[in-house]
Amino acid sequence: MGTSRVGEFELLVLLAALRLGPAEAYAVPIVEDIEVRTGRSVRRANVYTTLQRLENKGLISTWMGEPRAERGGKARRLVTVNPPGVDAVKEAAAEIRAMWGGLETIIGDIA
Amino acid sequence: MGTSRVGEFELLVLLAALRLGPAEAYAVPIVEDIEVRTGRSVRRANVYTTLQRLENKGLISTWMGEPRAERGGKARRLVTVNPPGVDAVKEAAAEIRAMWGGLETIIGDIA
DNA sequence: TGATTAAGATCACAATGTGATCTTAATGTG
DNA sequence: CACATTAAGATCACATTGTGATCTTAATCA
Repeated sequence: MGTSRVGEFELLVLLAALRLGPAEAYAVPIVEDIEVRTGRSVRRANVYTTLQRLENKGLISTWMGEPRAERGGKARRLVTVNPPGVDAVKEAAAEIRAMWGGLETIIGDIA
Repeated sequence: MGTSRVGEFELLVLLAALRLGPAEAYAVPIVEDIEVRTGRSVRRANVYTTLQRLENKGLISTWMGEPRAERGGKARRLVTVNPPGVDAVKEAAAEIRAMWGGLETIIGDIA
């Protein structure tokens, strides 16, 4: 069995979770990270769906944090990326880089 | 109307078509390009399906080439990437780069 | 007690990915 | 000439992933 392949949005969620780290990665900041960086609009619901699917594949683990003494301070579902999840990210990166090779001159400034 | 968003495999097909150029881009070498670069195995049928979907979205145009005087020299369906297709590729690139920002230190060597 | 806030969850449907299977049109060969 | 071989195209069904609508829950505030 090779590494799991992840879809486009699944990859974005994995990357956001890695950046935020286990103490800060839960749906709300994941949404924000993706929105701010990519400029696209993301629904929380989509992140939950995706988190469930990633967890089913064993690429992440989640658990409920402690409730906080703030208005609306409901327990958060926190996320860590498991080693197979990191592998999937690395593989996606390798694929993307391989496919981009030599295209800069064809497409021009890809920024 | 923003730029069309493309899926993961759609992006690979667009990139292969750009690399090959209008004279050489048809299903067989597209399959080969993706296989060689990414190491994954690709069915021709999947490329046809994807080409149809990309054409429906106006991201590529296709037309039948001339038959060739070789064994099995059937006419090829040749592909060019239209300007909106190039835009979609650029946008995908920008998104990927934005999401990768700062992760090198977290993930380590992503090669 | 009711309002407000932050967060979690489910569902259905749309879009995309993938394998199985088949057809077509060209040349080669006994 | 009939059949084999080869390169290529095409369709279909089903699996996986993406997305919006809608709802619930648990906390504090007024």
